[in-house]
Amino acid sequence: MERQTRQREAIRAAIESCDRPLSPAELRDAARRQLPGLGAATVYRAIRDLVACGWLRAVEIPGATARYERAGKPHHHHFLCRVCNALWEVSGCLRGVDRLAPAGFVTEGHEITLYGLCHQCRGAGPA
Amino acid sequence: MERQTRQREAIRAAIESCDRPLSPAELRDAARRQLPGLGAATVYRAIRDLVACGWLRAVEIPGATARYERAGKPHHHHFLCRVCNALWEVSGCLRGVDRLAPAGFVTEGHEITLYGLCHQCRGAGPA
DNA sequence: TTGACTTTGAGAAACCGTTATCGTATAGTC
DNA sequence: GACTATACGATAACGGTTTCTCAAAGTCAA
Repeated sequence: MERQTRQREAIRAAIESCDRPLSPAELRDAARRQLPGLGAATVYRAIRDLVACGWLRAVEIPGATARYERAGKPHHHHFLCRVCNALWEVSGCLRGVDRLAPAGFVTEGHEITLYGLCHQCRGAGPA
Repeated sequence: MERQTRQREAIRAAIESCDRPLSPAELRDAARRQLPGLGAATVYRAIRDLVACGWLRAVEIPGATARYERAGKPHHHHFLCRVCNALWEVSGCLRGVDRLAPAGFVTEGHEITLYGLCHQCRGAGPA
């Protein structure tokens, strides 16, 4: 991650202009709108480097490949739409989450993922 | 899932005798203690059929392959140990989880996954 | 017990997201 | 503008999980 290239600019721009975490494929598609020939390997290399330098953060979700969002946001969680598979940001958390763990366990973190229909798929989505 | 076989009995017994959700590999190893020659394909076939008939439930967790547990348990969540990778059951939930969703979203369910050290790895685990 | 049909086990193959390879293009420096 | 190291794109390879294939074994009703 040393040189400025059109590819990396397009990738960073795609992340910054999107309000939700993107999968590698979504990120590639988004960046391609600005730079059509963008290769998949380039996206993965950029993700690796941007995560390594602390600019990007991986969001792991159940049963799906990781999404990526800007690092440094305040603590929050996510909503996965079962129709369009987009992951949305959910602000806030709940008190006492870490205290659910059984006695004797050491909790170091937690993830809360909500499932359902996003605002876009709510009307159109099948049952 | 029509015939009774030693293989399927061993698989069901392994699930019932274990107090936490098992991955396909864990399930195969557990069932092999009762039936050493058990094949991997047989385990996957049994999982597929047991899920289809409602006896077994898939537990999806972030960044790892699914685990399986008996269906029909009361609502609960899970704790993933970062050392031994075992998934443990966490009883209870928190009020208001589903209300975290943004306005306009339809929440159909949620997952809460805690991370850290299980009671077994707490003492021995590295930092 | 027989015989039709199902299930098994072993290995091959598919799958899918990700990473490595390698020749070409390009950014940054002089 | 020329040079050199870095980054790119296309494609092959990877790794782990899951599914398929098929001959052999097993189940169960008659």
